[in-house]
Amino acid sequence: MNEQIKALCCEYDIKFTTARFSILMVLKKASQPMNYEQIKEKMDSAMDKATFYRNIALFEEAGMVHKFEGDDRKWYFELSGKTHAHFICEQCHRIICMDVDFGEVEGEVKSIVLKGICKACQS
Amino acid sequence: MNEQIKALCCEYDIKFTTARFSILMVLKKASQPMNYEQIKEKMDSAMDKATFYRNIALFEEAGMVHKFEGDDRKWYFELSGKTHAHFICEQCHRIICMDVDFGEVEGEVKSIVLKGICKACQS
DNA sequence: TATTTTATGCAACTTAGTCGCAAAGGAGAT
DNA sequence: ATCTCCTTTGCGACTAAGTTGCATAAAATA
Repeated sequence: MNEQIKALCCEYDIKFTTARFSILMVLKKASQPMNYEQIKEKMDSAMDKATFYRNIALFEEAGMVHKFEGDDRKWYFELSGKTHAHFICEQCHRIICMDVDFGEVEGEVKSIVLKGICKACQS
Repeated sequence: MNEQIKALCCEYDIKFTTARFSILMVLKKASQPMNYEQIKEKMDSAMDKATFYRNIALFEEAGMVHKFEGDDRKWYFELSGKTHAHFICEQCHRIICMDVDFGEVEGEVKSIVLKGICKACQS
């Protein structure tokens, strides 16, 4: 895992540091987009908010990480991969990843967020 | 116009007040989703933040108004209509309304926000 | 008109995220 | 190894959109 993360940093031309390692470690293990608090909880060692956000901004600029805003006004982060949509339920606040395609549209799409009421909450 | 807005309130079972009239007047004239500041500027008389947000929340619950978050962490509001997507350019921050369809998906979709770089900024 | 309910305005508050700055850590030169 | 320079980290103060409590004003009801 350690090596994979180093490789990831290398690929995106980002210097490897312990703080960055901690963040990427959590994101790599994650099966869902996560916000700062959630990531912090999963980290082995504490990390300052400022450090976290600065590094996340770096990852994002490099295109390594992708973010979007949840229903709770918090940023959610995930490692970049195949572009997919996130459905956010306004009732249970769950985030559901889903594949979606609507041909080519206005420019380059980086994030797709749908909000509404999920199937589970509807019934 | 006055009558149209009264009718709108009536339709959604919302009591007609001057504050509500001011907000709806601006939204009805708008050709774009607008945030609190923008709406406030366009209003004839001043209105308190709290009053604005409370009424907007009311409209939203009733399904009369629809909101989403822009690239600047501000809420943007518009009168409900045909469900459409908003493309937000991360560079010029413009909001572009667009029709989009991707069949039926997870539950009931209320808002669709795409982020990325618009055509104008790409070239 | 009196009473109750609802809407408004003000001010204080909340909180995710940001910024300035000083200290710690690392890479390269001597 | 030590010195220097540059980057990264952590702390604390700050920002600002939106929220909440409470007192007043307006409207509905009796």
